[in-house]
Amino acid sequence: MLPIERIKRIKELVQKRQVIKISELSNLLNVSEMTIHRDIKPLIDDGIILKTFGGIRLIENEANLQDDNLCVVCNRPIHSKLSYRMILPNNQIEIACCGHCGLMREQQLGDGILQSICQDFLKQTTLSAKLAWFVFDTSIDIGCCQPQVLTFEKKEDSEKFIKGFGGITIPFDQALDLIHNKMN
Amino acid sequence: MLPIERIKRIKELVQKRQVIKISELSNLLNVSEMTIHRDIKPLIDDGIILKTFGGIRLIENEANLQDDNLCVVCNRPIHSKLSYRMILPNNQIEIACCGHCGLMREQQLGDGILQSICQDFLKQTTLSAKLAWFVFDTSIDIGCCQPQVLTFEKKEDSEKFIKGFGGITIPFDQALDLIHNKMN
DNA sequence: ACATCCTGTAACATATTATAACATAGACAT
DNA sequence: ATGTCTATGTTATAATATGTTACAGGATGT
Repeated sequence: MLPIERIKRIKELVQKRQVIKISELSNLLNVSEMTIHRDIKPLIDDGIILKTFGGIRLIENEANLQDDNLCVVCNRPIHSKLSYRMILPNNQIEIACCGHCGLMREQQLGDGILQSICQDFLKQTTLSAKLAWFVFDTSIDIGCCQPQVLTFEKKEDSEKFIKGFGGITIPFDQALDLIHNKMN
Repeated sequence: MLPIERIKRIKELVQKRQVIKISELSNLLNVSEMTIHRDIKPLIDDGIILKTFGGIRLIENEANLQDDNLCVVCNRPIHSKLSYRMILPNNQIEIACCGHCGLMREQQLGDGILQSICQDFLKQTTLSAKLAWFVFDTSIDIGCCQPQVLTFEKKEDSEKFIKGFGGITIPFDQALDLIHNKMN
């Protein structure tokens, strides 16, 4: 692998994970830790990442922290409770108002999204959309986009939820397919 | 885990719980208590947390508060999602962080409250507490005060909720009694 | 007040990571 | 072939992190 490719992959990895260890990068990329140190030096100098003892950390820029944005799909105001955030390769972040719009945008961009973040509907904990459980067709109306999509951290919680409110719970890949079918 | 990640998690944990023991942090993060002591030193120096014997406590400064108010009962930041507002005769408004603290304050003030307003746990609609349905003893943990109290607009929704997550749903008067019993 | 248990801190030992200096291998031009 | 440049690895040493131990001091019950 060329040095330039390796540096690109380091950038992608740290953007995906926020923090990553030098030793892990060394293992993943099959080069010595010394080489990783030399690779990340320009990234540190350019202010893309920060060095910490044992690893590197992504620098968060202020643009990522804005709440007063509009949904990138339906253009409605974002309710932080339901928001669905997508991290793109150019370090930009797109925000959708809810799981519905998030999945729509996932479809449009495909692999162009490095990571997606949503929140547990009940606990508001942050979680990776790829690992979330998506609940469709429940009887409750939260007043956002239709067909409604709720996201849960744990399958167990989502199942408890549909026990009372009806609907189905499915993982990310199936949710992508389902939203596509329902919208066409 | 990198030191920087650990320190970040300590911050998150203390922000969620207000107080936390050193020994618990040591267990949760799989490092010795000495390491926790060393981790929290910069947090103490920065005025983010306070040291207490055996643990640490969050300092509520402006930066920590999304909403500019603190719970009138437990003094924690208000999450608008769970908030419980009480209107007093002198036209003042008191805000509690959740149904739990709201009911505690109702007990203290009794008829001194003109009207109380809470929100539906799922839909975030505003409703009068006197007409709300209070759910106790559910399996889900929303990370606010214990014993946990969730408020619903419709009895039907609260029943659907406990179908999955367990617990009981009761009207205002019974909730007042129950919180009194549970706290004594 | 006393005994006992828990917590805080300093000092030291050990483990992990950073950095510089040097060594090696391959590409390429002369 | 020889020299030069670049990328990479290796080694030694310094810096940092972490755990252990011992002891001091606070907390608690009798």
